[in-house]
Amino acid sequence: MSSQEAYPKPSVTVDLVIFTIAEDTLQVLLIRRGAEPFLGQWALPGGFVEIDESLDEAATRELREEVGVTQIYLEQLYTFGEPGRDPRGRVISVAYFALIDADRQRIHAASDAADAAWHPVFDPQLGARLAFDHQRILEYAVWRLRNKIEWTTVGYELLPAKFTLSELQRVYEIILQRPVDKRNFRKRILAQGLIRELKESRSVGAHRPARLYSFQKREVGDSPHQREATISTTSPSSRR
Amino acid sequence: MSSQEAYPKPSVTVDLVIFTIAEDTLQVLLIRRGAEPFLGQWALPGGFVEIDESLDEAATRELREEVGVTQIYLEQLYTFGEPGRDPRGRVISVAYFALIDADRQRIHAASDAADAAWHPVFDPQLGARLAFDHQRILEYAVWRLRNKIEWTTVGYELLPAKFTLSELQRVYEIILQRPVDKRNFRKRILAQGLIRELKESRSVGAHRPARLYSFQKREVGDSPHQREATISTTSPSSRR
DNA sequence: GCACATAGTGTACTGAAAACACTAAGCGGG
DNA sequence: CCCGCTTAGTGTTTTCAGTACACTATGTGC
Repeated sequence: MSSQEAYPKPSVTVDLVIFTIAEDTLQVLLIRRGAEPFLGQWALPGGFVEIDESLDEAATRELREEVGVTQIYLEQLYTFGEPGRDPRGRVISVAYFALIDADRQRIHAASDAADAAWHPVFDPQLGARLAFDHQRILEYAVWRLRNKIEWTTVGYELLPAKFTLSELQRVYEIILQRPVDKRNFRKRILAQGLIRELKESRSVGAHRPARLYSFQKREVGDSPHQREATISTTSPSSRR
Repeated sequence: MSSQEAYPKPSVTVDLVIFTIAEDTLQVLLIRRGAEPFLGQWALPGGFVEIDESLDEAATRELREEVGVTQIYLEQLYTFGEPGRDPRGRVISVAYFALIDADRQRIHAASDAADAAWHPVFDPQLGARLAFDHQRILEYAVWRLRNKIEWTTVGYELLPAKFTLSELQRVYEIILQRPVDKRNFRKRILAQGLIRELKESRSVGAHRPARLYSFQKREVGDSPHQREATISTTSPSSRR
């Protein structure tokens, strides 16, 4: 029962599925592999969990090192541990998913991630270009995002601090991949009472300017579901 | 990037939160610790992940070894990896939760689990008697079970093959810890069309006998949610 | 000042969930 | 054998949330 036995131990990594919305689509951050296996293919950013850091800390660190962002929405997704998923040996990977708003999505081209780039998630070719079992991880992350946007407030995490209702509606349409009724959408969002109408407007082109809103993480209801979406590093203890 | 570096690796275990319903309460299977740390306290069953088995396989194996059951509902819950959670060293634990129906809940008192016993989950004293961070894991499992019973069919996993609607209702009441309206409950359950009315009845005492029903895992709707609950070992790939 | 493109607004219908109370059936005891 | 006890079983009304659906408002650029 000792934790320092001599038998071979698996390695433990965190892999990050980092989403953003850009160019009117959902995009995921990928890093081109510069070594075998899967040389030249695209992979989710990730790395080993250090011996003295928690899983959340490892994910946060990778996020900082590879993308240069902090303080964004981050949530543990699932742990993948099939013996054959990494040809180099036994690697168990704790997958996280993160959301970056449009303001912070400039990739800082950090140290070990020079070849990082955003890729449209709904590109049907994308899956085949991914290394390891990363297609499966990505698919699961998309599934989770689609579910969560319906009963939590994660949608706001993809927008800057000030946004219009049309922009918010577009986030929902992009993620759900279906049109959303404008009037019903506005009614529902405003009924939640989670956004504040600002005094400013924003003009984009030769059109009527749109009112700006800001999101406030107000503690509403007693559902752990909703609280879950309003904290930046989600873990079971903080969900209650 | 090699998986066989020389730096110290964490150990990886699976811990199982195994629920059943007995004596009109939700119960969890615990094992009394026979060694330090936490000697004499109660812990979730679990064990190391072998180098050549998947996480699901490890959980299934522990279930077989420690409880003697196979083919029951099993789902990955969350991965806990705080550096200080096991005083013996760095241990990352992938928690699973499992449901055992009333028929199969006899514990087979297997090899390394002679001191296993069911404990009522809602006993307010229980948390303090648990080893490691198992209280937190248990709380999260209860939270997940409560959510899932509302929008999936996991409730049936806690009942034998043949059951009455009153028994099913009682399962909901025990897990949700609140009374459920009989007429609305029956209407809702029957409207789902997932259970078959049998020709048999069952008499318990000096009362009117109740009609027996059986659950059929019919593929309904296109929601991955619902499918999720009908397969015995849940993993992201099978959820789609 | 008018054409254009996006912003913004209300009502009627539909379906699901919730509240709510009585009758039916079998058994056991007197 | 019948009466009392206990659990099984059944419908209707109300309420609320979600959905369908089309026109007016406003600022810019030509």
